[in-house]
Parts: sequence; C-alpha cells; structure tokens
Amino acid sequence: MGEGEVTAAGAAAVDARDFPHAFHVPGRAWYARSPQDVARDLLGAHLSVGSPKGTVTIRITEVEAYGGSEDPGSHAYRGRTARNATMFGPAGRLYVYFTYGMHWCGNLVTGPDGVASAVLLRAGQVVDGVELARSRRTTSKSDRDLASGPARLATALGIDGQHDGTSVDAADGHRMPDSVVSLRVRDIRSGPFSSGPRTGVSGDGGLATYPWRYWLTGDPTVSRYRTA
DNA sequence: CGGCTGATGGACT
DNA sequence: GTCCATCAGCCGA
Repeated sequence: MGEGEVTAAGAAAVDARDFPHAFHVPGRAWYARSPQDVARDLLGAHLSVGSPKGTVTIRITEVEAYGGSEDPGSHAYRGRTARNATMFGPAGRLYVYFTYGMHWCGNLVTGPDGVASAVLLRAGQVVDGVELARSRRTTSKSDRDLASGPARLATALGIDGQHDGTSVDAADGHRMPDSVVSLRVRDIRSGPFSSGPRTGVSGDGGLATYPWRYWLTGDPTVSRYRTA
C-alpha cells in the first residue's frame, strides 16, 4: 500500500566507524543526521535493557522517524510539554511515553539539545533473554510476537516510564547492570529494508504522510498493525 | 490471514 | 470532552 521499496544500496550495513560512540559523545555523528537517517541506521542494531531479573536484547527490525514543530505526526508538533520534554533534550536518551491508558512506547532521541526529533522503536527480534521476554509477554503466542509492535517491544524489554530520559550506552549488551540500556551498532549487518507511511499517524496530505516508517524487508517480527 | 472492537487513563484543547 | 505513535480477542473467510 504505497510502500516504496528501497534499493539494497540504501541498506548498506552500518559501519561503526561512521558513528564513534554515537550515543556517548554529544556532537558527533548522530547530531548531524536526520531522524530518518538514524532510523534507517538503527535497523539491525542490537538494543539491550538490563533489569534485576536479567537482560533482554533485541535486533531492531522496524522503526519510525519523528520530527518536531515541522512534523504534524509528532508529539512535539505543538511544542514542548511535560510529556515530550525528553524529545527536546540531547540525542542518545530514551523518550518513553504512555498511551491508550495502558501501553508504554520507547523512542531513541536523535537531535541536538533543544531540537525535537526521535525514532520510535516499533518492532524487534528477541536475540537474548528470551525466557525473560516470554515471562513479560505472556499473551504472546509465538516468539516472533514477543516484540512485534511498539508496546510489545517495550514490554519485552521491560521499558516503562522509569526509563524516560535514560541515557543509552554504547557498550556490549551482555551481563548488563540493572536498568542500563545499551545500543550496539558495531558489526551489525542489516539486510534490505522497505519504507512506508507511519502507523497510526493521520495525514493531511503533508509531512504526516511521508514514508518515514522503515522495516527490514520480509522480517517476520515486523508488526502487523499498519493501517492508519 | 484480515477486519472489527472494547479496554483504559493521561495529556491536552 | 476528545484524542490517542496500541493490543488482544473474537469473528468470518
């Protein structure tokens, strides 16, 4: 449905040298990049979240890019509020929000301090800590559904309001201390990706309908909720 | 598999 | 009062 296939050339594997300590050193690579560029680069990256019960790691398979005052689909469209404050902060933090009265969703903030932009983490494949993820997602019928959706992903990783504003570390995801969040782009090879309109974003024909949702083509963990 | 709907509470107009 | 960057269960094909 209006989905634009993206060439394999655009899906070249992320080279860690392009993002030295990306989420550790403000002002380096990620600052100069749009949330759309960061979103594409995050496909295939590994994200780990530690907790007292252990660590769960996912391979990111689906994301959406959001901007600020220029983006009608963004929480930051009408300016800074208590809820979206983290979006206006520096890159490398988690922006976590509560929606529909029951779900948490997580983003990675991508812009410089003062500029609102973020990438919504929409789906992933659990690659470590599967047992813990299953215990958190008891309604999941198969492992592919453990993190196939933004709220499912947050639940599987144990992300909730306590993580809003948490800095994302660039360290390896194994044996994480409690409540530490880690993003690992190094050595990650992602395959071809596709793009299409963002989910749940009503469009007026403007920027809101731009194809700023990205996913790894054909990946079974990509969320099934795609209609707007 | 695809479509439909109730749940449920906080943020914002 | 209205709107959600959603999900699970149920239904029919």
